[in-house]
Amino acid sequence: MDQSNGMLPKKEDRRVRRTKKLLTQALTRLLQEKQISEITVRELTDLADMNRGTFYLYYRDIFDMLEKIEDSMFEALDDIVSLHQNDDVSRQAKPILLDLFRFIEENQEICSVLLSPHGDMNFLHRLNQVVREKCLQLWPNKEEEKDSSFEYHYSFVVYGCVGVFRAWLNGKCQEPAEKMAELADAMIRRGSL
Amino acid sequence: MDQSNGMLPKKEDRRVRRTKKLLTQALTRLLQEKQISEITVRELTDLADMNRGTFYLYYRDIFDMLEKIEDSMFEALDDIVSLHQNDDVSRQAKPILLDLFRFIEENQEICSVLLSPHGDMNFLHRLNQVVREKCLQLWPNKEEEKDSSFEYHYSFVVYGCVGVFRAWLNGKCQEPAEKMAELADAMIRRGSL
DNA sequence: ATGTTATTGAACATCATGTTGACTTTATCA
DNA sequence: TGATAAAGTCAACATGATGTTCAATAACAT
Repeated sequence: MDQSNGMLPKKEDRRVRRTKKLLTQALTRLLQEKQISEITVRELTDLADMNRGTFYLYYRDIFDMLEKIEDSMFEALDDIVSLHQNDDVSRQAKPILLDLFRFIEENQEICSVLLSPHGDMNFLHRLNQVVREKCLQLWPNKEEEKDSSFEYHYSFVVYGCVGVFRAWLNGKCQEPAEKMAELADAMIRRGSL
Repeated sequence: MDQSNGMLPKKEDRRVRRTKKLLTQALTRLLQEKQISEITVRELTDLADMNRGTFYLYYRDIFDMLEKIEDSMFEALDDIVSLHQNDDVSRQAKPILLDLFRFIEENQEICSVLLSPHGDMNFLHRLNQVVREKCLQLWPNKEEEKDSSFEYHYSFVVYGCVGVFRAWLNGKCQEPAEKMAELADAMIRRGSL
């Protein structure tokens, strides 16, 4: 999960990295306390201890900034998904789930904020779409299962897992990622009762 | 799902009902297009065709307004949950699920918006808490199941159902509520694979 | 050391906000 | 129906955030 906006061939200036990092830290901290819409550019740059104008060198507004942060999250998530391209998820979902739980653990602060009450619904929907596309890639053959209930099944699983992520983050990721992956896999496969 | 802010003994003035209804319609419509934070009081009252000052007679700001709308949603949800107090959800979840799907169908616009990319994470969390309390009431005895995985199970189910709600609303609630309740019940009970 | 680039600080017009007061319209209830 | 209370309108105001600018300074890369 790098903070850069794209895959620039040349690495960014050290000052730019510093600026974006400070802004991201400040935003993460503010989002723990209030809605994104209540956050002003002024208080963000004050907290990051920099000039207000500097913010506008990189972001159009605070929503644009959050979106760019989410972009870098999805780049990292895409990498994880790519590693498990050949997994037969319908038999074994644990491996990819384990990597996901580990990723979340490594990025607790920002993940916690994105899924918090002050978080972003759009993030959930982008997540849902990513999984949807992956599922369609993995099971392009099963024509008989392509009834409408397909949409409901993956939505149920994706959002269900998000719920588990939330609960896990809420408890500061106490349980080991391995145990969580096993639990999630069991609920997907055998239900929750 | 009434629009009143509380349990006022006296019914509100007709003008007040009209004003709040117009504002709610305008907000619902605007939330289909943009984030709540991008909505100004001016454009809201312009769309509702009323004076800007009138808004401030009832709401502190637009977030306050959304919160009050959500409050009335939860009142309606509480009523539904109360009707199923004696249900043994672990055996039969269909009845309460059916009522929930019907409620969503009857309030498509606002539900669709609340769960959309422009929706509200806080709404999900309030929903999660409501279900959590109900679950704790219903199974106060099963001590052996009160390990940490309890938190994960109901979170999985609640968020999973939200995902199904989302998908259903996305397709304009084509499938009958009965079928959806059955499907959701099956996924909760027997998993999604 | 030098040229380049990022950051600063100040200034600016613009717009949304939240509140006020006098005025008009509408609802309620006797 | 008509009196009275309440809701809504309109205009105005101070305040503060916004987004942009420009010259000056600081930090960087080589």
